Amino acid sequence: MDRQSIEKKLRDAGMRPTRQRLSLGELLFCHGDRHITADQLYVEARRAGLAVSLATIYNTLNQFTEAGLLREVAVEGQKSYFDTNTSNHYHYYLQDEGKLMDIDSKELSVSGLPKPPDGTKIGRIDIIVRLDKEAL
Amino acid sequence: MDRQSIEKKLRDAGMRPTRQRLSLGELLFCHGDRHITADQLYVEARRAGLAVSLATIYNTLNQFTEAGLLREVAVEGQKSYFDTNTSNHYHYYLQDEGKLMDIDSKELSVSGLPKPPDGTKIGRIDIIVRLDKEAL
DNA sequence: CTGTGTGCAAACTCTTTGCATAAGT
DNA sequence: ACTTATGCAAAGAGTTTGCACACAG
Repeated sequence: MDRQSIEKKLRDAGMRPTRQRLSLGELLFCHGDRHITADQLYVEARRAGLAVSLATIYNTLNQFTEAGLLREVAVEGQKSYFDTNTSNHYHYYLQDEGKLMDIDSKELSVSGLPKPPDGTKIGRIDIIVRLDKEAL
Repeated sequence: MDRQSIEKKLRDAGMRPTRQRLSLGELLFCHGDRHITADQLYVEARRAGLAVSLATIYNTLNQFTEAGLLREVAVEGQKSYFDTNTSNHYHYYLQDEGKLMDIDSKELSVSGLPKPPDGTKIGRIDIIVRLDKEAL
């Protein structure tokens, strides 16, 4: 994914391709699937020489999420992770390191799900497999 | 579950059965399975005439969770839910109302889960089925 | 030019902590 | 008495918002 495609991505989503959005998009979408917090992205952006404020990081991540370019994953209390893989998939969460990873399996499925209550429909199913360090 | 059993529950967990812990325990454990935030419990406690501070609510919920009397569920960004049902089960989350519910099904299961990465073992599997209001 | 986006700081929400007082054993 | 809990207020993390300035179309 190059800068061109990102510009198109943004336009398609109705966002103006500003300097910051292009650069953040590049960091997010040009390095495979990523799971990142606002804070991590902020550090990474500054390190890459991009003059961007934390507020803009948040605004941008939220806009990307609304536009369906990102998916937000809640793992615990405070911080949110943003996942660049928006397709249907599930996660491992390494509790000791606070690291989120995709579960690499197409076979994983849920069975026996009852019909949702009246007047509601299933929006999304989130699965988080919490991993602990194994005692050796 | 009566006040007696709660006192025992607390002692067994190595906690002194103080006024606040007993009363909060009563609110939590004497009304079936509950999914409640610290804030909600605070309001409920004050309404019930219990003089308790929000800090104590948090301390108590965290202690109960550590002792295995409660289970913490992360659904989105900021607030944490505490679930009085500590057995293995999954949740519906009504996004519009911010309401968490147990999924009433023993048949629900996950299949095709790959072996976790080396050096780790599965601690817990959280499943949240997010429900939207159905368009009629 | 016109309107949207950005930076900064301040506000806000949820949660934790420090310290003096109160309560449990 | 001795020790642990509690209340309060203040601090802390993560996130959002308001407003003036800057940039894209």
